[in-house]
Amino acid sequence: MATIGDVARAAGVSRSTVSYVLSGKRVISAETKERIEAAIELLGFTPNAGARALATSRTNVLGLYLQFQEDEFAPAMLQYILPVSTTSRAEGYDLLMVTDPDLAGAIRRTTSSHMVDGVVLLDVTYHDARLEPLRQAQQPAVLIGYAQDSAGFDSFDLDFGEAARMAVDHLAERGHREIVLLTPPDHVATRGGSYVWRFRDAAIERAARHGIRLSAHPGASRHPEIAESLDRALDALPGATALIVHNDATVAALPRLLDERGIRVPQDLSVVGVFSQGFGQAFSLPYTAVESLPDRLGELAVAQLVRRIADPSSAGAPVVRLIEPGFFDRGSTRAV
Amino acid sequence: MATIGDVARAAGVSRSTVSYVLSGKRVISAETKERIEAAIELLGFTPNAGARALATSRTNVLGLYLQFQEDEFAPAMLQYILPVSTTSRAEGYDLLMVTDPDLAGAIRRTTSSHMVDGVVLLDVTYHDARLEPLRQAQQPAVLIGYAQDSAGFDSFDLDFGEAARMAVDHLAERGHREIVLLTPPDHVATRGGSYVWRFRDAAIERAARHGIRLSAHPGASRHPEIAESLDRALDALPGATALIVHNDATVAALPRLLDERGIRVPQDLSVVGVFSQGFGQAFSLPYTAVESLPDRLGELAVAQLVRRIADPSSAGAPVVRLIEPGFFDRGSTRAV
DNA sequence: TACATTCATCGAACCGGTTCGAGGAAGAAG
DNA sequence: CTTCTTCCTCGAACCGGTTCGATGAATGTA
Repeated sequence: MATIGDVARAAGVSRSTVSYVLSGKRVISAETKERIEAAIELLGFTPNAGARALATSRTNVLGLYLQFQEDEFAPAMLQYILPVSTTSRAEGYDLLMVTDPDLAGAIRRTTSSHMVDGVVLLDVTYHDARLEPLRQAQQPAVLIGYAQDSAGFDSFDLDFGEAARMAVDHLAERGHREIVLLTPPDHVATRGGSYVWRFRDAAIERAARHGIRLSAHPGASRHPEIAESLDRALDALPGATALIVHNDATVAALPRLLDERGIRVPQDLSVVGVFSQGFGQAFSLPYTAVESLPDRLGELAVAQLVRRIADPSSAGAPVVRLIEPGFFDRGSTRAV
Repeated sequence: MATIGDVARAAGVSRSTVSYVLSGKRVISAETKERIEAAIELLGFTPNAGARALATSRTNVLGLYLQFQEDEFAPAMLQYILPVSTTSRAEGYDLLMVTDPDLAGAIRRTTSSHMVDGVVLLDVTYHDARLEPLRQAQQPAVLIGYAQDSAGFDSFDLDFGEAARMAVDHLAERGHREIVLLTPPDHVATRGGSYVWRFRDAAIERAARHGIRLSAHPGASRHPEIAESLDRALDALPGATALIVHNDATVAALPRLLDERGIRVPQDLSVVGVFSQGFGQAFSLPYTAVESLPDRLGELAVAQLVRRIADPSSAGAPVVRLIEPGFFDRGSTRAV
């Protein structure tokens, strides 16, 4: 494999001159530049990433850290991974994907060895044990999710409060007076998935303001518990005319569950989900939904991270940004 | 951030001595070793990955290259990514995940700049345009999938021929004489997804040997085409008593589709799928299935790749390994 | 006591880039 | 014809590790 020294020799110049042609940081005469570029082409030279990282203290690699929880609906995670990967590449970075069960340790290891220029942390919880090691890493980082104390990091998340209000308002406008809400499983909340209560509490409050009866129940993420939790929820409020589902695994299984129970949508029950356009498409979900916009979150997060890397000092105070959900009416709600 | 020089100074030794303590490649006296380890602890020293890569020509990073096709069922891809990530880490490697639309270019870029020690190529097609750049990269590489010419690489894939025979035999034993087979969409075959025809052809041949009538039809990956293709397939062989589904998107939607059509399993129709245990669990699929074992494929592939990296010269000729599918009887087939 | 081994550590070179200060050549100004 | 600039390129130092040969001290042997 050719080195910068080989190129320099072939072109009859010094190594530094080749380097300046590569970086454009100094003016090199047109003829010399041409000779060097020809040599590069001829030898198929590509700069060695390690050497470059050593010299510049930059790797052009971002770290994406995530965990797959046994009890979570894995397919939903992919929606977040892809846009992060795509945006990183578009910004000129490669992506180190880390799924170590000991994420805090992995963060320490990869940042302190200077493997990455910045960190994207996925699925952040309210009290997230990974934030402390991350703070010590002294590296630009961005969180996707919502933590109580995200000091020092930019964070991006969906505005789940607003999402809940949109869902409730939509049903309120159509005259629904009794609504069942299916939330993520309890252990997700226990773990600190703040979107659980942010959505739930906002829904309850908004319903109260409308004078609507709303009954919230934890759903499940596996069969047969999914079906059981749906039954429990629906039984708890027999007069309910609408169902809000804020639970990936449940909403993915919902068409079949409702079919089995002979419940037609929207004649017997209006349904509003919370999921992305891509998720809805992959699972062919026929439900009106508040959109969770994972693509947009990923893009915003990476773009902001790259900005921080380019300009570590200034660029202003850390941002906590809750993005406005979308809304996709698929006609699964009716007026009552 | 502390360097090896800082550690050496703190411990009152030379840099090389610290390095030898780190690598264990030479004997260092117990007391010196202790002093050095204390200094490392004290300073929180971690070796710089770039410097190490430069000195050793090893990065301890593997590259995972994959593409997300618009027309594919994305959730299925995750099953392959995870075990690769997990196994890599277990073997001491981090994972660079590359999803660049121009994968061949990305392979060239990342390998020629020595960012990775080895390459895992996912979802390999029969005539795969990424193999040529990969060959030129002169790097240890492993393919997951099946290519016509995989010379120079180890490849691992499910034995889809055997999978088909297992499915057909299972139904034959139960007396089925007319079977419908739903395959992946045509464009997957066109792209070179050899598993399409390897499964289909083996199924047809095996059915013929049993004197069974088997009618194969391409399925789809999106609604409403999924439903239409199912209808077409079932209509084509009205006397069919069994259905083999070799199509992720279709099998994920199948419970609902069959419900809608009032088809009970297994009373009205026996069903055999082709999917992994994890996939079945995520989507709560109640079907007996030939198991596609993505975990095992990922593990085997990475383990073999790591072996090649450790011992690039010998270790024998490239392997093409088709692994034996599993079988999981969920009781969705009955005797006729 | 002299000499050969073994043990533990050191110093220097090297990996392949980047960057800074210096300096020669050519052209402009006096 | 000097002297001062400007333009372009070079050489050396540096980034932070690894590795090899050398060396001095301690131990064993004659």
